[in-house]
Amino acid sequence: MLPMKSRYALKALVFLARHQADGPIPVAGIAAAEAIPVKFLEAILLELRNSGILTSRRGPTGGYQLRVAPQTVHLGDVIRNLSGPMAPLPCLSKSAYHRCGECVDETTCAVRLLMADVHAATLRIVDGTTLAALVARVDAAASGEAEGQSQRCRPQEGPPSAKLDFID
Amino acid sequence: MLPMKSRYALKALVFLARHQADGPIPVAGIAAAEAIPVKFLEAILLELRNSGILTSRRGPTGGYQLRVAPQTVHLGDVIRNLSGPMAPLPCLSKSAYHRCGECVDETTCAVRLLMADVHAATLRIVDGTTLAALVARVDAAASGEAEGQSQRCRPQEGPPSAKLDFID
DNA sequence: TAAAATCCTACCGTAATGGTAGGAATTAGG
DNA sequence: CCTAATTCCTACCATTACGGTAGGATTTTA
Ligand code: FES
Ligand code: FES
Repeated sequence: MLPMKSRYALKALVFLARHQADGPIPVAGIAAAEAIPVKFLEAILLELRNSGILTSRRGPTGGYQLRVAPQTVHLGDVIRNLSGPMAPLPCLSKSAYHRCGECVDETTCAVRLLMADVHAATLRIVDGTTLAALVARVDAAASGEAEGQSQRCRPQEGPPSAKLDFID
Repeated sequence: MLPMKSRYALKALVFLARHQADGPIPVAGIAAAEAIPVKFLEAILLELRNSGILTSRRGPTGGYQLRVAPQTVHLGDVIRNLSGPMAPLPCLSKSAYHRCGECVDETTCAVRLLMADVHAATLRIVDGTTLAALVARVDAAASGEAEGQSQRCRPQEGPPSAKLDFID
């Protein structure tokens, strides 16, 4: 499960990307628009600022603003900054690697072989998607409500396995 | 993070797939071979049996055994049975779906649009891989230690993004 | 009948999650 | 210079999930 912290952050960032022109936006405004607990969002945006993605200004007319262009914000970095590494195994994280005590040989570990693929696929998506791209996809989804499969959502047809559509 | 429960389960299943011919194998044997806490593994194998993947026999000469062919065991089902649905968002799980209270419109939710891709990619891997295939990959990794990229591990080259190799 | 195994229930310490409370520091406008 | 709006910072807290452990009941073979 993607933690609330990251979900709220993504929503806030999309919102900020949309209102880039409107100058700094106060936490309360974003929280109201996106139905996020104010004090919690406050803490989140602060972290986002400390990690360099946002700028802030205090006092009246203050608020938060994107520091960099949405095209340069990789969503994976956002998630990582707030919720830590997302590797499904300690031995698969580059930033927080540590050995799996129980595994004798890392190169022939079945669990690792399987999850390495999962992790790679995840990274390709979250790090390959920028904030700008995400905003674009939301727009596409909002307008093209009736069309078939927009953009990259196509299942990428592998061997058709009957059950795959009915579980999780 | 993939829970220990699932990691242990996968290891045990690979072990059992290897020793299919040797008749029922006691928990203690697997636990020793794979460095898994005995009582914990006991509970895991019991669950695996109750979900139909394993057979058990009690008393001396008893133990656990695969009930079905390794080719028919989808790894995704194993993980789900032990650790619940793996959808990164409640609104993405088919088996345990429930609305994300805070999100107004599900079809234009940015978080959902992003994570749907992640989830789909994950499912394609874990449900597309059988126990037999995993055993085969372990064997391949064990023998072909020096060769380049065995089987499906290839990065599937998308747009080369310099940083992707240095994080998580 | 003794030993080896599965089966079952209950418990338990630790850490992460998803917040809340309260206030200090900064800044704009009057 | 005063007030109100805002960010900033620290501390706390309730609930849950995780990773097991303990102890024994039941079944089966030899
Ligand atoms: S799970 Fe990390 S090495 Fe086996
Ligand atoms: S995250 Fe589920 S609908 Fe927005």
